[in-house]
Amino acid sequence: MATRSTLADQQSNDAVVDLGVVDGLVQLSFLIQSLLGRVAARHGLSIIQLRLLGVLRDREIGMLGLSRILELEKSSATGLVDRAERRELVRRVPVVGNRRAVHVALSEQGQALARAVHAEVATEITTLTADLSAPKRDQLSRLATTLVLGDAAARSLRL
Amino acid sequence: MATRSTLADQQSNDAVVDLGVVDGLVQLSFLIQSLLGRVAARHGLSIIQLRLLGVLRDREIGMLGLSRILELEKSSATGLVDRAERRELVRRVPVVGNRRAVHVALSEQGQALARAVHAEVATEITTLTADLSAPKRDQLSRLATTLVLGDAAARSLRL
DNA sequence: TATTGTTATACTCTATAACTATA
DNA sequence: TATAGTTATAGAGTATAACAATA
Repeated sequence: MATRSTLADQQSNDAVVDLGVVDGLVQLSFLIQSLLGRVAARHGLSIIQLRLLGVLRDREIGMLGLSRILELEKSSATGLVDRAERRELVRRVPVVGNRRAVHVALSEQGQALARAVHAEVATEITTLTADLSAPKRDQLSRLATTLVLGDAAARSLRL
Repeated sequence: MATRSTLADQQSNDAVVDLGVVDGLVQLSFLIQSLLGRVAARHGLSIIQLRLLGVLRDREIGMLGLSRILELEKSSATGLVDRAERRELVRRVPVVGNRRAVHVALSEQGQALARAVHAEVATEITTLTADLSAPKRDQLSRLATTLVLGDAAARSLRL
């Protein structure tokens, strides 16, 4: 896991120790989640509510689709949306032509909050990565993208 | 945030689109958390219980230290340890010379589970990153390490 | 019959406030 | 008084199972 550090492959990264890709990614994920948790808490939100706002930012979707994206049981999605609706962040809207389906959409308030939260997350992550050189930040961005898209592809094929 | 993709700075990464460092890191963190959640669920654990095992893997620690590391209120740590102790994964051990303090330590069973879980996580992340070339995997590892250690340093200074 | 969603129930996880006991 | 930890309470989040309504 951990890479033996040689001058040849070092390519100048300041880190003297290398956590390895396993612990590195795990710890990085907790770091980002902690950051998201802090931003969410500022607005009285949990991470899952933050995520709900993020998912609904660019689409309107049914309960079943929501539970698939958030990897929740549909009954959990019901409760999640109930609480968000109680706070007037989202609305259940009827679907024309299918009377048993509902779509969940952001309210005006929810849209504003989603925008604010996204901006704050962007600021914090920018700060977090501020010490990286531009090429390294781009490397990181591309590597993260590769993993995320690769996993999405693998998961669609297998399931 | 998103990087304009030019032939010059492309450095050959297969990703045609780049999520940008903000969305890339956020989505990557959810991907890793989802992976951790699947591994945890296999053993009837939650992510926080998984984390508890991970934290106690190489140290024995008091409730207050635990709550700082896990970013929980101390009362939340009490409940967490209560439930883990009920499942015989950890033990509260008295601290000699300080009768109001307790340390939390893994039981034999907890140690075995922590090892098993860590191995499974390693396997899954290895699979996840299997398509990366060795140099790219090393880049990723070093970049993750840089962010994690940098944040730890920044946070110790500020708090 | 299958699909979409909700309800009932029970448990985990979490925070706040108040408490005990020791330092 | 300050520190280490627990208890009481309330609410969010989650899963399982059973249900209702529509397709």
